[in-house]
Amino acid sequence: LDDKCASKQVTENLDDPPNSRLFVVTSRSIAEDVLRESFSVFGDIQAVWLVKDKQTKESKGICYVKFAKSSQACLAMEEMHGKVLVEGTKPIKVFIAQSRSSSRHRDVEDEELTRIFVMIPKTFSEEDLKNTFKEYGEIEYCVIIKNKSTGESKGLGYVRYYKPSQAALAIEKCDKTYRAILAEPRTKAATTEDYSGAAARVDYMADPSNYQMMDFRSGEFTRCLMMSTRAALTQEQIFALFDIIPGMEYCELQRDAYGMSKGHALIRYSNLGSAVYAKEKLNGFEYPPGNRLAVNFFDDGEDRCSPVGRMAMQFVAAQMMSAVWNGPSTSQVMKSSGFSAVSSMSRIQTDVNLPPPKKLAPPDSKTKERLFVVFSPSPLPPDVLEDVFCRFGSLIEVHLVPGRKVGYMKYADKQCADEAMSVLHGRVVNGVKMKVMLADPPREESHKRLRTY
DNA sequence: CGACGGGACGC
DNA sequence: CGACGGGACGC
Repeated sequence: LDDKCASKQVTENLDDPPNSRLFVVTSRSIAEDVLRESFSVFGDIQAVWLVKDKQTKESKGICYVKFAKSSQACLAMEEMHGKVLVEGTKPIKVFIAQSRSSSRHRDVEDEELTRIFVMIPKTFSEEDLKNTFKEYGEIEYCVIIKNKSTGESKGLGYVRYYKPSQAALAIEKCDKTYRAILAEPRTKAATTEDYSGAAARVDYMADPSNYQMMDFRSGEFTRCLMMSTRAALTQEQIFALFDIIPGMEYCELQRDAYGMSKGHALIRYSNLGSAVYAKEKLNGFEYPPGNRLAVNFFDDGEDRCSPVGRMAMQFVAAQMMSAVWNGPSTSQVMKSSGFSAVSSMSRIQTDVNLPPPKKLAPPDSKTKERLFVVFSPSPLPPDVLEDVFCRFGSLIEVHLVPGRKVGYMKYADKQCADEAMSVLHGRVVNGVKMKVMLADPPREESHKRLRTY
């Protein structure tokens, strides 16, 4: 071989086998070894290439990860999309890389990766087809191409899976006589689907076998979820989608300073079970079709769960999976499991863009600042207030004055309190307008000892 | 005779 | 928004 041939082979290997290379968008601060490490559990990595600026050698936040098999790359994509690799950095985006010969820069969509085209005996029914290919993953539908007039099979069929990794696995592992390949996407115009149909489609993900693969490696379960999307979704669409699971109490698209969507939304449920369930149901869900949502637990510093608690949660979530879609028994299961998913529907609706919740300061913290809050027309419940006022950090306690429409918020840090005041003063939460002011120093009613607030 | 190899969706 | 380097077999 001459050198031209050798280099050409290297280039060709990037797409051999097809769809075995990932295109990863990361924060610029993420190092190559961090990426290699986090992707290595999904298969045999043949190469990792972090794209750097030619002059500065700084990462451009783009990385390519080459796997030996397409199924490995697809699985890594499905599992890693939307994950936060280093605390404080943006969730990563993961796609199958465009083949190097392709000039397209459009993302490769799941639509193009989940349907296979196979050759089958003419005697095969669609049921036979399904039974043959279900061992590689849950099938959305099968169709056999038939003669339009006689109705006889042409010996060709399509199998649509829910996940790219399943289609890739089928192509890799099924009998070669089926000649399985990825199907070319249907010609356009046929793909329109009413987004409101999403609710009806969610239940197809109620697959216990998927559930077994629940992710125990990456972090704890929390009531808070982070959803990442590439498509421009509205607040209303996201709200409607996550509201399918009972117990949603907060849902907001994250916006930047210019009010543009950053492709992320924070969702919080009133209980861990609902959040676990929502993550299982909606992570990887295509909404709109072709746009894969990434849903992950968001570590907001609250509601951490011990390993023992996780096992309990798995059990509970499994119960909910079977229960939620099966009607009347639902609420009973939730009650008997100790979760009040349905009862606590205290969503927070407000005209202010709230940061995510933060951990409370320890109860014995020294109070450095108090806020005085006046409610109109009536005070908000303490749990709602805690949720709202904790988001600026160091909140120690919410104190409502019984019988009055006022309360005090104790903070362990002055700056946090000031931030809360500046953001929340004059704002409306759940229809209640709030005046937020610095509290007057407490009255010295006793000379025996100093008040501890 | 019957191996080989081929291959596309009612918008 | 976020798309493609560096290195060099063996005659």
